[in-house]
Amino acid sequence: MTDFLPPIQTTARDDAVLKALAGFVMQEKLGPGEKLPTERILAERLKVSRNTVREALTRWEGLGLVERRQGSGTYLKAAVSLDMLHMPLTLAGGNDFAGLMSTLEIRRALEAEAAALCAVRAGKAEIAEIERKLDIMEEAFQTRAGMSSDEDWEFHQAIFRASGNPLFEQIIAAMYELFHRFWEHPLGVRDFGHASFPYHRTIFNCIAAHDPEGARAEALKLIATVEDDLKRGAANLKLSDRK
Amino acid sequence: MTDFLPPIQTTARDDAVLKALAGFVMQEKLGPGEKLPTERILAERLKVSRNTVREALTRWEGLGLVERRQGSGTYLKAAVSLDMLHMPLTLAGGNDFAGLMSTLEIRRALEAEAAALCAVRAGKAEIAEIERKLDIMEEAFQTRAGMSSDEDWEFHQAIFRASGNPLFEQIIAAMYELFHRFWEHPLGVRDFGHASFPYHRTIFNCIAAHDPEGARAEALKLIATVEDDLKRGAANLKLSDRK
DNA sequence: TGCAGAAATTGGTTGGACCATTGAACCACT
DNA sequence: AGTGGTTCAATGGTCCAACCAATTTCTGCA
Repeated sequence: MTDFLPPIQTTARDDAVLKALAGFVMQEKLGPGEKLPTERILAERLKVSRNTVREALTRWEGLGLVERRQGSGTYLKAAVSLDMLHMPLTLAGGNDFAGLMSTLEIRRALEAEAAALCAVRAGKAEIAEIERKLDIMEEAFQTRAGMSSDEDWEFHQAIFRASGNPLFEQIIAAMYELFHRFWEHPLGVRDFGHASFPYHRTIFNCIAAHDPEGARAEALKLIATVEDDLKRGAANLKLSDRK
Repeated sequence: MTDFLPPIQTTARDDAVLKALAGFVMQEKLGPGEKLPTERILAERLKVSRNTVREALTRWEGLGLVERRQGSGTYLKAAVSLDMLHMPLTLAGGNDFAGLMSTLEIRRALEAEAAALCAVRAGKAEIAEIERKLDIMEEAFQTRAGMSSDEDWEFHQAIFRASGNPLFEQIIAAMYELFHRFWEHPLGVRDFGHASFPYHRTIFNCIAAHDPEGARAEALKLIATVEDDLKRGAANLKLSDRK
């Protein structure tokens, strides 16, 4: 007895709309930044109500695939294809010390692995790009006395991108906001991140030398210094809370 | 000259609806599985159109926070709070060999770190729970001649849960579907996963002995065997493609 | 009491209308 | 030429009222 009967598909209007739209995007080879048809046109072409089109687009908007600008149109924000897989993560309450430590543990896991992979796989072009970001970051660090979080971030992004695995960049990009909530309010530690500065170049050196285990070790050291800074900040905060 | 003028915030109806709804859920202490008010009631109470309520709920549904059942109602699927952070990941084309290898690299990074953290933090209760899952899995493995993917999964989940960091479980749970697409069609390798079987107990032993580096090493070995199986499968597939 | 059918409830869809924002075209003035 | 203002069409955002489809609840008959 075959007990696997696929669930019957009665009505899944907006899903169908999304599938059709994804097909359209692929066929027209639309990339990020390009404008897709207006809601009214989509509704007419797909023979559904404009409201249904809107619900479908709302889903894509929530997934960050699309951006809607009133009065202007709807624009692609990322590459879409028919066989996309969505993994929406929602994590609650990252506003406290424990929450930030949690994200740092994730970052330690990913950053170490990505640095190692990068050391194995990065080609000449990728290494040059990483070094460029590193130079920019060091320049900013000197000029602005340690405030180089944006440039710092771009350096790490370049490593993730060169790891040859798009998932690293995606996951870490999704957590960017979470990290940066704190970067802005570094728990009272004024020189937050200073200690981690030198490791950026040591990581790069290992990558350029194609030394995966070295890169992994240096990445771990970097995260460890950030953790220390954080703990120090939390201790300060506790003291000042107590007044 | 200050060249940073933040864009002004005019109207954001559906966002406001979600915020209000999140507040309501918190106030009423609604948990997963519980039913929330009708769309019509929400529309009336919030003084917005039912359409707007629907757009807001559609976003939550897309994020997996809520489930809508026609004729029945809308039900919470996860805990929601006001300070949630959403990180929708969408990855394209996970249907090929490269896509699965990508997910395995993520899994290697997270699984190793989680096992190590677990070895440090797991208490008696957590260790007992993990051993229970391990026993179930080994039982299933003996009985069903190697088909124990569900039980296998629960074992790993238990480790993630005992790592003391909820993010591990969330990320890996989000990738569950991706992993299991292949578990079902293991590229023609009939004994897929057999080689990894013994490492489950060695991982557990290290955790129970509070040996983080040992647990990390065993976890890495486990992933390595899965990677080998996968490569073997890909090779087979290539051969059979060629007929 | 048990159960089939009616009725109410609830999410899903439709079509039409109007509002708010945007951007382009046009125009007047300098 | 360029600056600023006006008009106007296009587009997303919101609203309304009705109906459809699935589900749940109620009702009344056997």
